Amino acid sequence: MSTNDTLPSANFIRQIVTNDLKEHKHNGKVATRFPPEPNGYLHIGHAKSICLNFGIAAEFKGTCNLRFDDTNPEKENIEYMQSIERDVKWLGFDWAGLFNASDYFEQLYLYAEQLIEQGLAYVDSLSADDIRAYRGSLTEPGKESPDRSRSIEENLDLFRRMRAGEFADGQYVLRAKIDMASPNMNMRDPAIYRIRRVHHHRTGDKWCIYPMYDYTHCISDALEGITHSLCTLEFEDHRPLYDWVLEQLRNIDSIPPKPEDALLKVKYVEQAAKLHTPQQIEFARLQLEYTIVSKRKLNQLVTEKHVKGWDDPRMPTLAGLRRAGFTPKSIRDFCERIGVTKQNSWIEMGVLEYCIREDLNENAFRAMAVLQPLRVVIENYPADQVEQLEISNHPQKPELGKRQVPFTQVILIEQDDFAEVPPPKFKRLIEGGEVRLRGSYVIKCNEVIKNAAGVITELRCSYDPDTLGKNPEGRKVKGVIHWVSEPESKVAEIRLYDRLFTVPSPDNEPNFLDVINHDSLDVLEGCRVEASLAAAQAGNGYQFERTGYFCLDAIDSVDGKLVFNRTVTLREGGWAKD
RNA sequence: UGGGUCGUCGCCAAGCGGUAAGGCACGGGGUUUUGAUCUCCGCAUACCAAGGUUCGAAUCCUUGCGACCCAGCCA
Repeated sequence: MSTNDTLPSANFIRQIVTNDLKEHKHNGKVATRFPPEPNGYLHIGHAKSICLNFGIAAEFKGTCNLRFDDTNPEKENIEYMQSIERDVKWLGFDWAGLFNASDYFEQLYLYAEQLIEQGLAYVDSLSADDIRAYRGSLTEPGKESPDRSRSIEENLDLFRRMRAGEFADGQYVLRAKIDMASPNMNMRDPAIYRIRRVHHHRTGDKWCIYPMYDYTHCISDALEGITHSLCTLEFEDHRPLYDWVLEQLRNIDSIPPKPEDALLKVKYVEQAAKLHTPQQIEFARLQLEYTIVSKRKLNQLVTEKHVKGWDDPRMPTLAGLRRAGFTPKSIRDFCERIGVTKQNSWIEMGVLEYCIREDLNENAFRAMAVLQPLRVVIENYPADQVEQLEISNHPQKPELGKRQVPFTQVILIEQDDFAEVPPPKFKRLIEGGEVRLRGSYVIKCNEVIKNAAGVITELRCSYDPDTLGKNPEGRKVKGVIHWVSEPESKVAEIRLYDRLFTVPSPDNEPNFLDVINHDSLDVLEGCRVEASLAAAQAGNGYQFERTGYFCLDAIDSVDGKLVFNRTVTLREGGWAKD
C-alpha cells in the first residue's frame, strides 16, 4: 500500500491536454480511446497505450472507450476480442463505452456516399497492381487513374452496386480524390473501401464491402467525441488524411434523405451536426529488448509451436506475463517509468524486472523451495520428531503473519549450497563448516557420502540445539541457506524461464526465428517445496527465498500436482556465477 | 534523391533563454537468520556537430551529420 504507482511526470501529451483544458478546447472535455484490432492478443506494447489512454482520461476526469478496430474480417475473430477485454480489465482499467468500428459501418457508408456526391471520392476499376504503379514513388509524383474523372452519378451507382454485391472481390475500389502528386503518399487518392466477401465476426455476411482504416478511424473518433486520438509514430503521415476526411465531412451541410432507414437518418443528421475535430497525437511505440511485439511474429511463434500458446510465460503478451506471475501493478508502474515521448527508444529488460521485483518484494509471501535437492541427515536430531517452526511470511512485514514449517531429522538443501572445494568468499556449507538453516538451527557438516561414481549423495550433519532464534555463542556463522523437510515437503515441478531471444533486437534480424533462445525454458522435476505451498493460489506471487519469485501455474497445476513458474530471479549480487 | 519525425549519462527521461531533475543499470560503504530487501555515497563542466544571436543558449537562428517512418484493395 505504501508504494503507490510512480508519480506522474510531465510528458508532452499530458502537457498538451493540460493546455487544451486551460484554453477550454473541446468544451473542456477529455475523451480518449484504446482502439485495438482484434487480430491477436494484447502485448506489453499495448499496455503502454492502454495505460496512456486510460491514464490520461482518469487523470483529467475524462472518459476512455475501448473500441475494436474491426474493419478487416480476414484477420479478426471473437477469441481475440474476448482476450482483449479480459486483459484490459486485468490491467486494472474499465472503459466508459465499448464500441466496434463495425457499429459504424452504416454511417461510414452514408458518409462515403456524401463524399462521392461532393465529387471527393470515386470508384476506380484499376487493379491493385495498377494502383500501385500509378501511385508513383517517394520521389516521383503519381499519375491519375482514368476513372478519376468518372461522373458523380456513375460513381454513386457503382458504389451502391458494390455494396449490393454486383461485383467480384477486387474489381472496384472506392478512392478519396485528393492529390496524386502529394509528397505524402497517403494523400495520393487512398483507397477507402474495398470489396471483400468475407464473413465478419460481428456483422456476419451483411457487408461485402469494408472500409479501410484511415477512413474509418477518424470518423469513429469523431462519432464518439474523442478529443485526443493517441496513436503511434508511424501514423504521423496519416494525420493529414485523418484531418482531410473529417474536414470534408464537416463541410457538408445538406444531409441527403435516406428513405430506407428513417431512424438512422436522424442519428446521421445529429452526428453530422456535432462532428467535431479530434486531435491526433503520435507517440513512440514501446520497444523492449529481447522481445518481439509484432503481432504477425507473435502469431507465428504460436502457430509454429515455438512456444506453447499466446499465454506462454515467455511471451510478451499480457496473458503470458500474467501466467508468468507479473502483476498488473508492476506493468502499470513500468509503463509510467518508461515515459511517453516521440523518440524511438529501446527499453532494457532490467526496467521491467525492477518493476516486478519491487512489487513482489513488497507483497509476496516468503517460502522455501529446494530446486535440486541434496539429502542431509542430522545425526543428533531425533529420528521420529517433527518440529513445527514458526517462520515469518515476510521479514520486514510482521503484519503478514507467520506460517509453520516442519523440521525433521532428514532435510533437503540445494546441491549448490554445499561445496567440497569452495570458491573464494563462499559462505554456505562446506565439510567441517557450519551454516544457518533459514528460520531454523545452525548445522555442521561432519561427513560427505558419495556413491561409487563419486557423486555426493548425502551429507551427515549435526545441529546445535541452542541456535534456534539466536546466534551461537563464541563463533560467527555467516552463511544462511534454505531447506525443506524431506518427509514433510511436497514434490513440485518448477519451470525456469529465460528470455525468448538471444539478441536484444530480434526484430532486426533477417529471420527472428534464428535467434530464438533454445534454453528459454528449463523444467525441473522432483523439486521439493515446503508444505505450506500446497495451498498456493494462482495469481499470488511467492518469493522462494534465495532463489526468486514464483507463482503457481494457473493452467497446469491440477489434481494436486504443483507446478510453479519463475517470474523473475532475485537481484543477483554477482556471486551466482561461482 | 520527395515528405514526416527525432537527436540530453550505458538504457529511459525532465528541461520550454538564467547557468544539466529523476529512474533503471553500474561502482563502493553500512545493516541484515534471504549473497534479497533496506540504507548511505559516487556516477554528463556537459546536452549530435559547427557557426551565429545574447550579459547569459540544451533551450533561439543557420548549416551540416545521424537515426526512424511512408510507395497494402493491413491496422
